[in-house]
Amino acid sequence: MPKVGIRDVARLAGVSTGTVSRVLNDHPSVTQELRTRVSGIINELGYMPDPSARSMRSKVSRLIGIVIPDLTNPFFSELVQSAEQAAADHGYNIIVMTSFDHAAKEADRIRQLTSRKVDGIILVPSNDFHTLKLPKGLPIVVVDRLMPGYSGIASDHSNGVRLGVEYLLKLGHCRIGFISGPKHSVPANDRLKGYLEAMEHAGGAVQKIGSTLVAEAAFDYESGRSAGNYLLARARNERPTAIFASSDQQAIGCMRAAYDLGIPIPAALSIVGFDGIPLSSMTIPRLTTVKQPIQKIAAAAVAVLLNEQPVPSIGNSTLFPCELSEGETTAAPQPD
Amino acid sequence: MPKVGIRDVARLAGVSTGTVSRVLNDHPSVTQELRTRVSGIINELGYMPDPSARSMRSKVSRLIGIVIPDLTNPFFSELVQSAEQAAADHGYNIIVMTSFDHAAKEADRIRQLTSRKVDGIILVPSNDFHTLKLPKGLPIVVVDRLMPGYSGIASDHSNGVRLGVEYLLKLGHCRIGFISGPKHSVPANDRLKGYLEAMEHAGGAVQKIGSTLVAEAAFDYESGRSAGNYLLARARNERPTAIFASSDQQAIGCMRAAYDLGIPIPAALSIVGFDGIPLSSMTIPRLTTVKQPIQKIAAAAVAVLLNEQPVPSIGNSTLFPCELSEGETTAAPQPD
DNA sequence: CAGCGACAATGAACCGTTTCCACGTCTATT
DNA sequence: AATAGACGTGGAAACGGTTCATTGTCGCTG
Repeated sequence: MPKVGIRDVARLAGVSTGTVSRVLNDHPSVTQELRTRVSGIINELGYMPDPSARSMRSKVSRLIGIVIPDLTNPFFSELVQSAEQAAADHGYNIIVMTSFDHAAKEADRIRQLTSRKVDGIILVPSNDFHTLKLPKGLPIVVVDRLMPGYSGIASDHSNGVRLGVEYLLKLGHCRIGFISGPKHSVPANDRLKGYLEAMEHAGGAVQKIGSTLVAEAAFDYESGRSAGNYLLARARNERPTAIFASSDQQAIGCMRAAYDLGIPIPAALSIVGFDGIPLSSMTIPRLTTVKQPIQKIAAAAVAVLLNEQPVPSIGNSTLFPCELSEGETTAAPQPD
Repeated sequence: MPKVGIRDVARLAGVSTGTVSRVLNDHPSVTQELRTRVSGIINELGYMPDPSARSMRSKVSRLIGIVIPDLTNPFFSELVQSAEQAAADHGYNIIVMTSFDHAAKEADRIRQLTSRKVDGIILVPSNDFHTLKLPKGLPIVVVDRLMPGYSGIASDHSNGVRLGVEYLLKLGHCRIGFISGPKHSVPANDRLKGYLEAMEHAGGAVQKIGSTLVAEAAFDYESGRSAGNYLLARARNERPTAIFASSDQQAIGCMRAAYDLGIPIPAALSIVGFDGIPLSSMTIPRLTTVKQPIQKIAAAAVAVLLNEQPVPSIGNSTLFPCELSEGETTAAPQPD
């Protein structure tokens, strides 16, 4: 099976290779008639241009790199999947890489992608991104974990949390605990900010206790569990009647903690999570959570890289609103 | 910033481009002395060979495609992540694609990868793979869902299930229900086979009821739930005292069903899942499950594509053993 | 000591596109 | 009618590596 090249197409169509190339790239300066004739031959021969040759000359690889801390995290896997879809719609493909939240590995991956001549990178930075120097000259869009000094795309974490906390307030809760993310994580701090603002805004009795009910934890299940244990290990009339967790995994860990302590959900404790991962609708009972618009974020990131949307200016990032998804882990508080 | 090319390196090192190329590719016929000198210059200049140019001439892209039905499925996302790691160890990168279990999309993705000149493809076929023609001349390794007629790599589903069922038998269960996967799915049938064999092997009273306690379902959570409802909706002395589910998601759905019916786990019902996804250790109570060696599978698949391992001969696939992971959803049955 | 093979290194051809420039034709302008 | 510009196409250079045939050097052998 001799592989067919652009010259074969040109010969059979009786045109020059340049013309075939122009047809291939939808260059406007080709007669309609020629265009159809050439495309005909192309289909007939099943000709597919060699991407290496193409990219070597044109400096365009139609490849997008995406670097995330952990593909096992459902939030990121959904992000990757959505990005893949969006990219495919434009004839682009995705190279995935996992940094395992390890700065050195992350830098290495970015270097690899750079040398691969990808057309752009979607980056969810590791938590210690401070050491990270992004290469110039290559479009990079930072997603989810915004880096100060760089612009990016994320959901509006702080307002999202406020949404959830206000929901709890409206149900009548006063002692609302908060499981925060890692101290140095940007989105974690945004979420904490949302909580503190909502509590402050509520004023009165609520306000005073706000800051005493915050537990810091990693975003994972196990950390959520111990944070939950910490928050719930006090006298009944002092412990929170509701807990807002900064991630769904934390929330689920916290549910586990409550279960182990014999605290019924939602009768004696309301729980709200954050993220809206598929898992959140599979728990028993179903988790109330604040949902991030992952698909929108992914699509926007791809659009930016393909120059369909302007790159958000430095320090001026694009934020998408979150949405409250009511489950079965929330109810009005019991009287003390 | 003028980009440095191989000629620059050659000039500065006082050698020909051919020599630099051979240094780059660890070709043996270069003096040790020259090799070190050239590598020195390479590092000094920060030279990185252009992969397009490279692959155009050499026909090697150092790219591996991986096509899976759904990246949101934790089993597959872990598979991809493991494959990425294994590939990176060899200087290869991964292009991910999602088929959404849609045969046409799948064929299209494979075509895309072929035209991208990837060095190999890791494929988890969609469920209706019968219409699928794999391109010749491109190494493809089929993973997890083996295709009759093609060889591949997977875990030993049937023996894995047997492991779980035998565990239940040893606990004293007789009426063991089974939630099967989709009828046309190869691994689903392998798992069913494992169940039937284990039941048959148990003999006696157990044997007779075996086949009456099988419910067919998709692999997802919701299907597991309705299958659970179906199996449990009978008189107490007729309903199963244990259920083996063909996926963890099914198992969790089934837990939900039991919960809704007021059947305590594991007191009145033992449940065992299959897959060993991270989620399985987060349920309340923790799910007992049969764990697939995902990392081994991924590493083996990559090794095959890189010609480090022989391609398993047609019809003679490589199977990795599974492992039982004891959780809290299993116990001895209550007397009727 | 001549001849030969093995080995290192060179230099140019080559991979398959895109892109640039030149050329001929056709229309619009003066 | 002559000239300018616009337009469509052909032809060849260019992209940045790898590979292959070739040349030049050794060390060995007969």
